[in-house]
Amino acid sequence: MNWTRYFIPTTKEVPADAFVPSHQLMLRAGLIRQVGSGAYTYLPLGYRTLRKIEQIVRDEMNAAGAIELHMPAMHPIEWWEQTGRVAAMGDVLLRLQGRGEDWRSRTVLGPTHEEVITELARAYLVSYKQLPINLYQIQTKFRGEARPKSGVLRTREFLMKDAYSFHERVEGPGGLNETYQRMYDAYRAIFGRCGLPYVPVEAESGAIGGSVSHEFMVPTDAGEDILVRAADGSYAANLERAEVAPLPDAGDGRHEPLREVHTPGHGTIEEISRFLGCTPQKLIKTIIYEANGEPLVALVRGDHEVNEAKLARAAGVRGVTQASPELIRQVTGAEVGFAGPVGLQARIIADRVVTTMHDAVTGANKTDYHVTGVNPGRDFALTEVADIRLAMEGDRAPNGQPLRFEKCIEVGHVFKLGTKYSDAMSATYLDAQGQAHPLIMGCYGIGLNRIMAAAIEARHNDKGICWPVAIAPFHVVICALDVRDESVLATARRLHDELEAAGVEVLLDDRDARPGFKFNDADLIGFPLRINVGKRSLGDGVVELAVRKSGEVRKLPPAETVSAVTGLLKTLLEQERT
RNA sequence: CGGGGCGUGGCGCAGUCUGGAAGCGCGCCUGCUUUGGGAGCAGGAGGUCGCAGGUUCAAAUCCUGUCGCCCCGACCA
Repeated sequence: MNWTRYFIPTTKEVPADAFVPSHQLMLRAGLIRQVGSGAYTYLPLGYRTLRKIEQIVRDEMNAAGAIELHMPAMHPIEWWEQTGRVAAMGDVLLRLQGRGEDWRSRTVLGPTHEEVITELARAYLVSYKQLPINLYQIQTKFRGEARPKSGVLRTREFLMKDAYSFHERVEGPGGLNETYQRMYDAYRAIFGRCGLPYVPVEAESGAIGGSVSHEFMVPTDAGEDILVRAADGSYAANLERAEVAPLPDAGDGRHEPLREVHTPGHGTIEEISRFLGCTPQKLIKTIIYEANGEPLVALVRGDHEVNEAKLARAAGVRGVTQASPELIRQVTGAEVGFAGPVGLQARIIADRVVTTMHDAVTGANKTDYHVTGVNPGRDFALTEVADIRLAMEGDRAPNGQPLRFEKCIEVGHVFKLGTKYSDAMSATYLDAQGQAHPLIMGCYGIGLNRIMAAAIEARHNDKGICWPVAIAPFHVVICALDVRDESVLATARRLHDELEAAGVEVLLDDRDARPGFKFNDADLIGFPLRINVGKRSLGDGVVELAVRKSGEVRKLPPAETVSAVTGLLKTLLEQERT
């Protein structure tokens, strides 16, 4: 391919709207162009990379025994009503607008495909003899994201590989656990081939439902999630999920009597600790939530934060929301800021750390008053105790290893769904005894656009992108340094043709431009290898072969170039696998 | 949805406060020179200043409304 016949709109200047490196570089390198908020055109170079990622995903899914199909983006809303997700997804679920009961009004754009695949299963997966089976697609998803951001990292339209498996059982041969593990391993292979420094972590399953899930994270500052992992790699989890080792008993109490103190207008942890001259660690933070229409009170140490996902799990509810000021006043009989567990008539779940506190300070359930000398167990019952707080700097993993915190991008997620969707949509199969049972399901997603952005985030420098060979738009760029010089152009063209014949993806930069200009574009786009053909080196009978990632440059005769390139590409491909 | 910022040639920006001929840089086109890390000179094309009302002799600039985009937060299968 000749550069002048291709379509590569690179720019020197950094677009003002782009902040994260992958977004800036994708725009500058001419990989994407924004169409609207959260919607991007993939330009030819960017689309080549996206297709390569797609092919890697497809290869590994097929190798893992999954079967490809293709579902539509338009779904009948009835199916979403059956699973209750019209309400659960809210504005994220995009709907077509029509007049009255026009078909458009009954159509949604799929943000994911559990409903469509479950309906398919209900229709066709009727016998245990057909199980297990794992079906997948690579397809465009639509989501009404409130705030798309960071280039292609969070968009309203994106390419996803979603797979759904169906089983008779969880354990044993053909069970959900077996396929889940196969998908987990396939994901390792996929992200490995893409050269991503990925970390599999325990995750919350969120509104998709199900019990167990793992996410595949790529650490980078551009990410929105927090990865919590042990220094030695023995533990890794999403912050939403991360468990912490219990803290030792502070042992600093003398079991003072309860005393009510006047704390006018001091309702926050910071104000109270300053007013009373104590550390936030001496306070018991009392937060009122609402779950299933009932108040739910969470207690954590003053310097800790409630992890709402953990709280919901400990409470055995689907989710919790912070209580309204009215509800707080109703439960505590006081203004917001003066809640405490002593004498409180509500369901209370205490964080484990609370059981180690002595002579603590809490709200008095009376406006402008707190109580000191609070001793859990003595002054209020510890009926429910659980790990309900967010992990924080200084915490240790359950196995005792110190924890580190990093921002990261989620590139894949695997779930054990169980029978959530098959129950809701009555998708059953008949066992050998002719008994009907709901299908047991798993689902497995990968964000292809995110792989592309994450790869750039993880592999770039001040000059531009450093593509891994496996997903580079072209393997090699040949820079003809003076296209008006006949021997230069002839040599460059010959090398181009020979490389192409050898199966190498090669782009010939045949623009009539100065060398520095071409080098900068080549570095910006990040071709793994660059061949320089110029008068100067050609005079010595050689061309130069430069490696983008290392900056290493070899001089070699044109006749040896093809074998050097194919050898180098093979080596890089192996080295870059993570 | 709350807070903040921004809409001016393809891209990056100035001009808006204080109304009075739409500018600069990059890129693009033509010609000549130049060719190993974003070349030089000369000439040239390209913008109803997001949109709609209003005020005014006169609006990119002031007022009202509206749409869009970005950032922070909330939310996030």
